[in-house]
Amino acid sequence: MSRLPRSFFARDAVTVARALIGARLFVRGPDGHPTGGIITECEAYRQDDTASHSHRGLTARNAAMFGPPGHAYVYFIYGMHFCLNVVTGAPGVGEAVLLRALRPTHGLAVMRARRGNRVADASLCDGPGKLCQALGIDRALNGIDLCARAAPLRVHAALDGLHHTATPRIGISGDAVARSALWRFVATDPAPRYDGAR
DNA sequence: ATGGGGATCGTCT
DNA sequence: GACGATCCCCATC
Repeated sequence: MSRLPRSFFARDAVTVARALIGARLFVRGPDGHPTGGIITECEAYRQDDTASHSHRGLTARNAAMFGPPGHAYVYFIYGMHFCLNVVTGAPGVGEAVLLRALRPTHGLAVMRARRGNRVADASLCDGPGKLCQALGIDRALNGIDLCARAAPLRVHAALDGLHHTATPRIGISGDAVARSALWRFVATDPAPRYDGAR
């Protein structure tokens, strides 16, 4: 039940991303329905990282990335999807961790209803856009403080013993350093289906 | 199992 | 005016 403190997020994005594997994300949706799951895949985006939205400096869209750690950065992409990040590091730096996949544990029926009843349970949250759709996350949550008392978004401490691997990040553009950096973290235990390509 | 294309629009050049 | 930290469907192998 231990909510992660702001100090957890006030470290570099790679360290936070690695530590978030196995952590539990809980969301109270706009309709009031609670959902949640175990974080099984995430990616770090850093200062001076040509793949990061923060790379070209502060804009209206990425402002939350330059705010205090422990806040959400939610952005709209491809005209139809949302992606959820947690801001890390220090205010003004511009680092975040993109949450890419969960193993659903709470509110499965609500997730199915939001995602379409055809989708398999294993596919409810196995992608950054799917995760937001299943959890009811949209731009209304951009900038909110995950450490605030009554936050609709909360992250709790990681379960022990969940192993992970590091790989290059998915779908990015940027220089050779950005493309080769092993800043995507994927849980490998005990669910092999989450460890591979998609 | 793998690959290509369409949907759809906010953001930045 | 181009393109994106994506997803889904359909075609083909």
